[in-house]
Amino acid sequence: MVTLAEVAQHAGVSASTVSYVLSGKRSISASTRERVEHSIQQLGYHPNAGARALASSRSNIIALMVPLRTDMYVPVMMEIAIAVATSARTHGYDVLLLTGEEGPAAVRRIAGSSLADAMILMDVELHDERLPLLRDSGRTAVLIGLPADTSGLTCVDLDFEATGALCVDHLAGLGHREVAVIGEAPAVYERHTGFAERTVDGVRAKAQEAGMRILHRPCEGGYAAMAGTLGRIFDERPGTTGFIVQNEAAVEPLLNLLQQQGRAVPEDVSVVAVCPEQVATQASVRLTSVAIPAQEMGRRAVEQVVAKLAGRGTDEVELLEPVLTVRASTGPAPA
Amino acid sequence: MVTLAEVAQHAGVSASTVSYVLSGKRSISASTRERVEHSIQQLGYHPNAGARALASSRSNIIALMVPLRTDMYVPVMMEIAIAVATSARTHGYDVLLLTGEEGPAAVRRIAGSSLADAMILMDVELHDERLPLLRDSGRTAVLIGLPADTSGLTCVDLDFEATGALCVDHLAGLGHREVAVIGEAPAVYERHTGFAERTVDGVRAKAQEAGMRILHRPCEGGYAAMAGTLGRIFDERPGTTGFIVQNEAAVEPLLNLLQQQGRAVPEDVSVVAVCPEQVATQASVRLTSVAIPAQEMGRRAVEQVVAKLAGRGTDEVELLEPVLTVRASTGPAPA
DNA sequence: TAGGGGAGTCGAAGCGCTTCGACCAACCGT
DNA sequence: ACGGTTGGTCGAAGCGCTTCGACTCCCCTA
Repeated sequence: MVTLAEVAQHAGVSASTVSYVLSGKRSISASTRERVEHSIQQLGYHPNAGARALASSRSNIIALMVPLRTDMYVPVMMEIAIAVATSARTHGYDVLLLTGEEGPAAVRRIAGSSLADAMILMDVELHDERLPLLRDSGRTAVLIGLPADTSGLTCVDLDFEATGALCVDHLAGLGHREVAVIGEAPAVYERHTGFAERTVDGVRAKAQEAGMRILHRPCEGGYAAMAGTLGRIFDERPGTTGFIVQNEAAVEPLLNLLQQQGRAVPEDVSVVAVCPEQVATQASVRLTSVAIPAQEMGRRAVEQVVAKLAGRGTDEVELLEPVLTVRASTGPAPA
Repeated sequence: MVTLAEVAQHAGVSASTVSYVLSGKRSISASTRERVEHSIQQLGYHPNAGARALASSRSNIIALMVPLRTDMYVPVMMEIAIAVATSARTHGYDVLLLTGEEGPAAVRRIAGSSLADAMILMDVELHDERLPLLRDSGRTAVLIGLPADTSGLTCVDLDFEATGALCVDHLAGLGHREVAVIGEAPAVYERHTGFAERTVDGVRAKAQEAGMRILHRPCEGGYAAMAGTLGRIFDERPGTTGFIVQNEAAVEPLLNLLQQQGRAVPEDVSVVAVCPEQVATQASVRLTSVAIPAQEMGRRAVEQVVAKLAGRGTDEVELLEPVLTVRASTGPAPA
C-alpha cells in the first residue's frame, strides 16, 4: 500500500502539504497541487481509512440500522437502504449496515467505537429502546419514523396522518360511506411502530368530519389471512364499498378475493392503497394509491445527517407530504 | 471517550496488558484479567475502531456490494444482505453496504483504503468488470453468483443447473411433455448474470433426456408483461401443460391469468416456481417450488470470508444443492 | 542445585494520517 | 524603506491501538 509519505517524497514536498492538497484546508499553489496530484495518480495512492479516522476523529461512515423483522414489507426497507447508501456516497460517506438483531447494544457499540460519525435508524417504535442510548451517546442521528418523544431528535417520515386523511377525502368525494381499513400485521401495532397507528388516526379524524364509518382490521399478508379478514369485514359491515389498504402483502390477495366473490373493482368496491408506486402500477388492477416515497426518505435522512455533521444541524421533524394518485381501482360508490 | 490507557491506569496495569486481555493473544493471570475487565465495565470502555484498524491493519469490516438494479427480485437480495450482516456480526465483523452505482471504482476505493478486510459481491455477471480489479487488489473476496472464470475466486451460489433439472424431473414424472419456462426480465439475460442462463441450461439438458419440449421466454414482472408473454406461449404451443417460473414478480400474475382463462391449477396446468419459500407459500395457490436459499447463501459467503481471513482459505466454488418442495400447484398432466 | 523454560507483564516503537504553530518570502500601504 | 499582511510550506506532535522483544518470576527437571 502506498502511503502519504511516499507520495510526499515522490512529489518532493512534505507530508502535511499532501494532506492539505487532499483536504483543501489550506491554500496550496497551483504548481505544487499539480505535482502532488500527479504523484497520487502515478503511485495509485488511496488514503488509509483507519489512519484518517484516527487522526481526524471522523470515519466518514454512517451507520444504518435496518429492522430484522419479516412482518414489514421488505422492498420498502431495501429501497430506503439503497437510497441511503447511494446518497451517502454522493456526500463522501459510506454506509455500515446494522441489523436489528443486536438491538440497543449496537447503538452503544457503534457510538463507543467511533466506527460511524452518525446513525440513521429505521423502523422506529414509539418508545424505542435505542433512543435513550442514542441521546446520551451524543452522536448525530436521524430517525426514519416518528417516536413518541422527538425532542432533540431529527426525524424524517411520510406524513401518515395526512396520508390517511387523503385516502378518506378521495373516497368520501366519490360518495363512499362505509370504508374498511386493512392494516399491517397485528405485530406491527403491538410493537407500536407509529406509522400504522398514525395512518388510522388520520383516517378516523377525517372520516368523522366526512360522516364516514370506518372499520379497521389489522391483517397479515398472504391469501389465507386476507380471506379470513375480508370475510369478517363483510359479515360485520355488508355495506362496505371502500377499502384502504396499508399492507403491501395484502393488496394482491384482496383484489383477487374480491374478484372471486364477484365484486368488481372499481364498480362495486373501491380500493386505495398506501404502497410504493411499483406495487400500485404492477398490481392486477392499477391501484389508486398514496405512494410511500422510500427513495426520498432515504435521501432526506442522509441530507439531514450531513447537515448536522457540518454543524448546520436542525433538530426537527420533517414530514413528507403524501401524494394520492388516482388510477383504476377507485370510482363512485354504487347507488 | 475512554481510552485504553485510561483503563490501564484505572486497573493499575500497562496498556499492552489491557490490549492482551482484550485480544487474548497472550496469557494473562486470572486476577489481572478480572481487574482489567472490571475497569472496562466501570469506565464503559469501547476500543476505537480507527485506532485498532490502523495498528492491526484489520478493520473487521466486510464490504458487501449489492446491485442497484430494479429488474432483480429485491426481497431475495435483501434477505441475502441481512443474512450477511447478521452472520458477519456473529464472527465479529460489521458490514459496509456498497451499491452497484460506483461500479468497479468501489472495488478500487475499498481495497485501496483498507476500509474493509474482505468483499462479498452479489449479482455477479459472467464477465464482471469488477473481477480483474478484485484479483489484483489481492483482497479476500467471495462472490455470490458464478462468473465465467472462477480461477482464484471463491464463489457461493445455488446450483441453478440442478435446479432446472429438478423442475423438469418433477414435471416429467407427472407426465408433462410440453413445458414453458417463464424467465427473468430480458435485461437479466443481456447482462449475462449466469444464474438465469444456467437454469435454462439445466432445464434443456434434462428435457432432452426426458423427451420433453421446452419453450423459454424471458418476461418482465407485472400483469401486462405476463399477459403478453402467456398469450404468445399458448399461440405457439397450445399443448403446453407445465410452467417453470423463474421470476418472482411474474408468479402471481401468471396464476391469476391462468385462472381468468379458465385453466385450473394444477388440474389443467402445473406450475413450478424457483423462488423464496415465502413467495411459494403465500401465493394464491401454494406453489410447488425450488427454494432460493437466500439466508444460507449469505451465511455461507460470510463463513468463507472468515475462513479465508483466518488463513484457512479455500478457493472453490460451493454450489448449494436445490430442494424441490411439492405443494399444490403441480399434478399429473391432463390426458 | 543449577539451568531451562513457560507464564505473565511491561516499555517502546510504530501504524498513516491530520493539524497546529512556526517559518519564510513576497507584497501591501504610507 | 519598514512593519504588517497574506499565501504557501514544513516539522512535529499526537490520535488510540497492537505487537515485538525483553524482563522477571517461579517451577520443573536432571
